[in-house]
Amino acid sequence: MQLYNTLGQTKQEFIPYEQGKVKMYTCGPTVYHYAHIGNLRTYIMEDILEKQLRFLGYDVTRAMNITDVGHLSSDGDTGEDKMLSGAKREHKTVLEIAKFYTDAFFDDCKKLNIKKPDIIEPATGCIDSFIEMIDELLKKGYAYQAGGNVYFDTSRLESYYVFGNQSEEDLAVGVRDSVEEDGNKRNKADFVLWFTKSKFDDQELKWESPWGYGYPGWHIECSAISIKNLGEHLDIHCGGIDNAFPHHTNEIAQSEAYLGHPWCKYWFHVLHLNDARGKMSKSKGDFLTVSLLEEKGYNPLVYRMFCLQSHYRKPLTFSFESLDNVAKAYAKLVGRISALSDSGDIDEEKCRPYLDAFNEAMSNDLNTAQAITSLYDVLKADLNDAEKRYLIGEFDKVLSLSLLDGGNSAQSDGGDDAEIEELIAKRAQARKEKDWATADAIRNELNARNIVIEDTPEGIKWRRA
RNA sequence: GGCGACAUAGCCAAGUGGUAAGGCAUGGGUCUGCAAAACCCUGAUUCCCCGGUUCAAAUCCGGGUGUCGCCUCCA
Repeated sequence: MQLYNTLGQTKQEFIPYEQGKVKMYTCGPTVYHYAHIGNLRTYIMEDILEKQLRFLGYDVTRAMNITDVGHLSSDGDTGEDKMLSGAKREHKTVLEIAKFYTDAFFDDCKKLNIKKPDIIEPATGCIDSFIEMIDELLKKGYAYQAGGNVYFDTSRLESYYVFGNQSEEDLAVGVRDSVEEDGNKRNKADFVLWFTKSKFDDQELKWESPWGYGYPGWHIECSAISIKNLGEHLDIHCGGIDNAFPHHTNEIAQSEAYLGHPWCKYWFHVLHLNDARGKMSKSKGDFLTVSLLEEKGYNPLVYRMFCLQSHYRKPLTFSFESLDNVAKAYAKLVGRISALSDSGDIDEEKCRPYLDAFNEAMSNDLNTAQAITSLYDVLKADLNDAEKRYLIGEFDKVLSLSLLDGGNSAQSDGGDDAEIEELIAKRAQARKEKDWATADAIRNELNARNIVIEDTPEGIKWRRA
């Protein structure tokens, strides 16, 4: 399988450290608010990556952190912890907020058919691991204490800017207005491993450490949780592109300094979802969530398909026009598939070229748009219904669009079957009497309840939209 | 200012040197009391621009332009 690796910025053949096994790590959500659909794009594409690896027969172990502490909104003296500001906003404790939004996150994932990672670790449960790692970094001389905090010393590294050709001179500290330079740092690129001096009024969560009562920096959590759960050699590390620098750069710095050898071979970054104003972002105030899409009448899987029609390394612009396009395409696709019967014997030889085409697309750096085309090719192919269902079922192990069970679309059931049948019978009677007004009124009512009526030569059929 | 990604029809998008996939929309048709659904037909002399290499370029090279992201809050 070919995968684009941000480390090296090329497509590379994926070869795991241990044959047949894949250790995969995902930067999880900061649970201070709902995830917006841009956040979820990344998780959808990571889910596709995991499922494709499993489809190819790899034994995948995937871990993800839940950031429930220490995620600063700013590096300067202003700003506050995101968790804390979320808690203040809703008059709850930090841990209540974390619990609520963690549940909400996995709820959204479920609706989008995103599989839960095998291992999920909240940062607050791993403080000992962070302390152990920081302690080791201090002993090895990769970290120093200053102004009450512990910092990582980036000047000790041979190369720090691993994802590109930046240099420290080019680093513009304080590009954003709210960021001020931290005078305790020896080098511009240094970053905090442990805070003992809270810059914030009431930092709620603090722990004892050899350096004083405090809390961990943001970057240490991913390194420690990954190493603790997946060992010293990681195969794939995933995240949104905005995390490449500095978050992932810092992870590499501290992990390799700690381990004394190379750590993660492949870095998988998903590009952003934009809207007309640019990157979708929580700090802009309003943002789209899965629940909001549902309220507007969209099946969440339509959004999943929206993401799959594009490539993960391309910026994707969201608009309701595009989403409507996909909603129609999805409804048609699911409709065509549910019309397939179960009849026929499956000839695997005949099916193989279609499976190969799908695999070829997916193995080419997850070409999901091409994979969806292979779905349409199956529907048009000279195969019997059982073979088509079989192939679509195989594809859907990766795509996860619930193609064989009608898209899970029973959002509103429109009333019980007997009542619907009765209305349809009334309409049929009216049609027989050429009372078109009554017939159309009944049809309109049923349509409004998401019941679709089809007048076919074989009689009247109906289904829930 | 530095670093990086992207640019193909109304929209989404494939394509990695051999003469522009697929989907949605549009228009036309079959069907229908009219619809809906379904099915059939229908689109780019051209791939952001300008040069170059080549028998051959959307694809390679050079130079521009535009959009987006990152540069210590973000997926």
